[in-house]
Amino acid sequence: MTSIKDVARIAGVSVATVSRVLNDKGYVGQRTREKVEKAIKETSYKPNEVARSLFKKQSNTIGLIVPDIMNPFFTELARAVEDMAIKLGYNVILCNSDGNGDKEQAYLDVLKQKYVNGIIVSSNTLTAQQVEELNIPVVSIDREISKGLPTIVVENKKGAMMATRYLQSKGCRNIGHIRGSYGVVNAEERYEGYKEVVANEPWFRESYVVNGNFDMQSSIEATAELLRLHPEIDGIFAANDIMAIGAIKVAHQLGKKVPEELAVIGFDGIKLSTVMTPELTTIVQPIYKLGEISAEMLISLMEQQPIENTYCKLDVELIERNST
Amino acid sequence: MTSIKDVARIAGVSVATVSRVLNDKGYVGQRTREKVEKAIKETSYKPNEVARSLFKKQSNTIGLIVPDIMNPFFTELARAVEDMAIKLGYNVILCNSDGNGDKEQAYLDVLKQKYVNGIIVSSNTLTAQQVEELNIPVVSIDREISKGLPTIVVENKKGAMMATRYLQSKGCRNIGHIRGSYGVVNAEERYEGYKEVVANEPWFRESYVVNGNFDMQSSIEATAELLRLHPEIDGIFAANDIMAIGAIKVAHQLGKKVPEELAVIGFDGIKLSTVMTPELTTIVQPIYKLGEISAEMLISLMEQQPIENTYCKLDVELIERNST
DNA sequence: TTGAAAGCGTTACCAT
DNA sequence: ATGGTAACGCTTTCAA
Repeated sequence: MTSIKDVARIAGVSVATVSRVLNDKGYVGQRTREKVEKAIKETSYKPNEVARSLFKKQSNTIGLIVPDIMNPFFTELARAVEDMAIKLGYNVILCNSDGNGDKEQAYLDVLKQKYVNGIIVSSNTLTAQQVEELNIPVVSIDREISKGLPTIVVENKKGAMMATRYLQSKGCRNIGHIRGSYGVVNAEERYEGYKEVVANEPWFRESYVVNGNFDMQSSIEATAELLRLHPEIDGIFAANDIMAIGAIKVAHQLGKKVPEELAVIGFDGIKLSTVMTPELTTIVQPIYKLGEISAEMLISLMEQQPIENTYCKLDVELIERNST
Repeated sequence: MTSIKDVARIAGVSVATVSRVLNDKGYVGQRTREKVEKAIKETSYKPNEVARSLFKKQSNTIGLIVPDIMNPFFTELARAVEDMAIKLGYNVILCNSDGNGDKEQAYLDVLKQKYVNGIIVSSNTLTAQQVEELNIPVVSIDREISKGLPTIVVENKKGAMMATRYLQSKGCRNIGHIRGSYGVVNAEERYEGYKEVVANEPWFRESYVVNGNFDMQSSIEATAELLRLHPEIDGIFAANDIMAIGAIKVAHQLGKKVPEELAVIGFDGIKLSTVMTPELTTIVQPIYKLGEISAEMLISLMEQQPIENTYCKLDVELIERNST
């Protein structure tokens, strides 16, 4: 690999001068600049990013910590983050934490050791203190870590209310809820939204809510239990699309027609929701947008650009398809 | 951030000694070692990876270049690679190339500048020369770049033959094929497998093959065209699962019952294929395994460990579900 | 067994 | 306008 010294030697100048033309900084004579550029081209020299990073204490890299990239929500998010990062001159290191706090901390540590400029994280276990100790920009996405930290989330409660009311408007009389994991902020918010709408209904009892852990398998079990306990249920609001799909599978197995006998609505708007039959009615989050905005915000923070707003709550939208 | 100098000062030794205990290399007195370890703990010192990388010319990082992480096949692959990489002490930089040769080269360049230890890549445009010029270990996955380069692929042709023969065994008399993009090795191989089985059938004509470009939208269009042209078709082999799902959607729209009137078989075995109704019969690749093996092989190469085999062709399996 | 110092490839300050 | 050089934080050789 050719280094800046080689270029300097070939161009007959000092390394300082080469560095100046490389970064377009400081005075360089026209004649000299040309010589240097020629040498760079000849050797197809590419600056060593590691040496640069060591000096600058920044590596032009950002870390992205998500629970699991296999979850389609995070897949799309990751894609958006990577796209925006590249566009603005950064690479991204991908980290799957499985929601495990120890893994998260371990990732934070190595990312810091690698001089990443900033980190985007989706976590429910991380504390504000852990984040602040890092002393590098962090934006929290999908799940709020603490007021005060830069955050991008969506209108979870509002979306949940929309979903539940929509089911009512479709004539559902008994509406169940498959909730997401306990302790996860957005699961709680969606549950609250549902609760607020149905709390005063005469039929409502807490047993209309079951835990689906945000994944398909748990949802299948939870739905089976829910429908066994409450065969009168004619509408289900699932806290995410994967769980909604699981619920529909169970309905099929039980011979319940969707949407005629059981209406199902999800939350997220993952691509998957349009490929199945029936296509899923759902509360759509602007997932890609979430990722883009989080990357933009993080990079603004990293580059110390003036930033209007460090807390961003995006709106959601009900898309009506064939499962309701 | 505390540096090795701080630790040395606190422990009352030289940085060289600290380095020795850090890396457990060279002689260090028992007493001294304890002092140093104490200082490390007190300051919760973490070595600076960038400085290390500069010296070592290696960054404990590998690059992963895929066309698009949104394709479920690559999602699972990425997850496997990341898991294995972490397990063996490496991080991974994620790169989405969109199959664009320029982006691929751009990624190769920055990865090299960042001193990644090695790269896993899935590409049809990259040449052996481009890869060799890098002078760092590269393993090619899912698509072969050139004999001689480390490669992990699956039995594409065999799988395609299995799929087509299976359709025959199910009583299909006229079998169409939705092929993957032209120029992509595995698309060609799967096409060849199909062709080999049906070439001598009296009904066979080239118009039984349409191009679905490996994505759902194209597949939907291609399938519609195929069924319009050949309404007699009662079996379809799609070169991947996404296209198979698209084909089933079209069948639904046309009122054709799957599998009664039209049997559909896919290729890949992505998770998605089990969540839909009907569940998809498909040729399952060991996707996660592919990712694991590629990471293992790459890292063996990087660490110059003795390596048995640099070309790995994994077997596939037909999983019968409800679409056939 | 330990320490001093060179070197990894840059950048930025200070001279000239 | 250009060059010399310290510094970034670490590892490793060479001496002691």
